[in-house]
Amino acid sequence: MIRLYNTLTRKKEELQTLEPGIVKMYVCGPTVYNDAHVGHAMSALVFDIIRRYIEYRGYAVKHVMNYTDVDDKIINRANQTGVDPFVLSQRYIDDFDQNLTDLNIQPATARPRVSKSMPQIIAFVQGLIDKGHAYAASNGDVYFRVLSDDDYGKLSARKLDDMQAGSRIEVEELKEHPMDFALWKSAKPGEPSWDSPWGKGRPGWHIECSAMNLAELGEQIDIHGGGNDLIFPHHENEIAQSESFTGKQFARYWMHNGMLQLSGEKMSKSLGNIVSIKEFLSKREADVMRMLVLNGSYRAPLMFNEETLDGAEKGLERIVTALRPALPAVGHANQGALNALSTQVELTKNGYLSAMDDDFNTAGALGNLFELVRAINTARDAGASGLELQHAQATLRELAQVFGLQLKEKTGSEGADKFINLLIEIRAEVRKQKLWQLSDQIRDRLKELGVTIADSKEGTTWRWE
RNA sequence: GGCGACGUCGCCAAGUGGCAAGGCAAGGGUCUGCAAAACCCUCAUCAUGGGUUCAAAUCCCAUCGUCGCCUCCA
Repeated sequence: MIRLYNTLTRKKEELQTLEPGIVKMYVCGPTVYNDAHVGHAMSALVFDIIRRYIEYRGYAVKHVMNYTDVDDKIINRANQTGVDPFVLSQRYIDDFDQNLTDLNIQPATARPRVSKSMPQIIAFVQGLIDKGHAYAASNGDVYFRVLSDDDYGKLSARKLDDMQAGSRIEVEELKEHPMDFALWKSAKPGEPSWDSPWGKGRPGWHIECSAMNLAELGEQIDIHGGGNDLIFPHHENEIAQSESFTGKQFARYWMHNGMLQLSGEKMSKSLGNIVSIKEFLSKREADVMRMLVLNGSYRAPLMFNEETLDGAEKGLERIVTALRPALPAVGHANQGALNALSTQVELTKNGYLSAMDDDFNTAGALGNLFELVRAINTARDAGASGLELQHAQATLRELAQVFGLQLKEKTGSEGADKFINLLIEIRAEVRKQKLWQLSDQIRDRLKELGVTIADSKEGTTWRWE
C-alpha cells in the first residue's frame, strides 16, 4: 500500500484511486521562453520517479504535463528578439522535450498546450461566469470572484483576511475584491490574442491548468503535482476554479517537490543563478542528477553543488561496479558467503518496497540498495561465479531501473577489444618477467586512451572509463 | 509583517516514542610488484533551553537559525 504526503491535509495518506488500477496525475510543466534549468530537472525527475514506482506497483498512470506557451514572459522575449512568439515557444518546447529524453524521463502520456486549448479555456471561463464565480469587467478582463468560494485558501492554509494585510498587490479598481485574479486578460496592442465573448484577449495564468485537466483527465484527478513554489497562488487558484466549476473535489492528493538550492538559495529565473539542463549534461551524466535527487527527499530543499554532485557520481559508480562480472578465475565461494548474499537480496527487496511505499522515501530505499551492493562485492571477492551472482545483480538492476537509473558502462571504439586483449596478454608476459616499468607503461598509456586495467591474483580485467 | 516547512557526523541524508540506515570525505588495515577497485575496522546522542513519559532525535512550549510563499517561478 502506497502512502503519500498530501499538501492539502498536511498528512501522509493511503493512495486510493478514483478508478481501480489507474492513477490520474497532472504535473505543472514549464513556461517555455528560455532554456530549462536543473530546477526544472529536479521537479521532472521527482515525478518521473514517483510515476515509475507507481507503475512498478501495478497501476497504469495517465500522466499529463502542460506547456504554458501563452504568457507575458514569452511575449516580452519575442519582442526583444524579434522572433514570433509561437516560433519561440515551439523552439523551447522542442528543447524541453529533448532535455527530458536526455534525462531518461518518461514522456507524459499527454502534453497539452495553452495555445491549442483555447475553446476549452473559454468554455471554462464562461461556465464560471454562468455560475456566479466570475465576472467580466468593463475593460474586457474576466476575474474570479474569491468570495464566492467559501474554502478559498485551503491548500496554502491562508485566510483572505491575512493575505490582504500583508499584500503587496496593487488593488485594481476593476476588481470586486483585491484577491480576485484574472481568468481572461483583454488584449493589448501587439500581443497574440483570441476572440472571446468578452472581446479579444488571452487566458490568465491559472485557468489553463483547470481547463486542460478537465479536457484530458476529467472532473476529478488523483494526483496533482508541481514545485512547492506553485502552492500559492497557482494551485490555490486552480482548486478554486475547478471546484467552483464542477462542484466536486478536484485533486485527491497534492504533491509538491522542494526547491533545488544553489549556494543556499532557490535557483530561479528572476535571481539569475541558473544552470541549464544542457549545461549540466555537458559536464555530467544524466544519472548523476537522478542520483542527487534519489539521495534526498523530494519534499525537502535539495543542495546542488560540486560537492553533492561528486558524492552522487561516486555512489553511482559504486552501483555500476557491483553489476560487473565475476572475477576471471572463479574459486568456489563458500556456502556461508552465498547464503549471506541471498539473505541480503530479500532484505533489500523488502526494505526498498517499504521505504518507497512510505511517501516515496528514495533515500531510504537507496540505502537498501547500497547494502546489496556491498553483499554482491563481498560474494564476488569470495569467488562467487557469474551464475551465483546473477540473481542478486538482476535484483539490483531491476530496483535501480525502477528509479530510472540507466547505469551505463562507458564504451569505447568498436572493434578495439581484440587489440586491447592482445596488449593485456603481452603485458601478462611482461609481468611474469617482472618488467614493472614496461608493464606500468602499458597500463598508463591505456589509461590515457580511456581503458582502465585492474590486476588481481585471478587475472587481469579491463574496462572503458 | 503574515502564512508554511525545516534544523540529525566535515558534506548529502534515512529514521517521527524503545539501544542513531546509507552514500561521499577522512584515518587505520587486508589484497597487490606498484596502482585501481573491492573488503574489514574507526568516525554523531540528533540547534539551544525547559516540559510530558518507565523511555524522546522522535510529543508539547519557548528561543535562535535556515528556507519557501505572500510578485513571474519546478
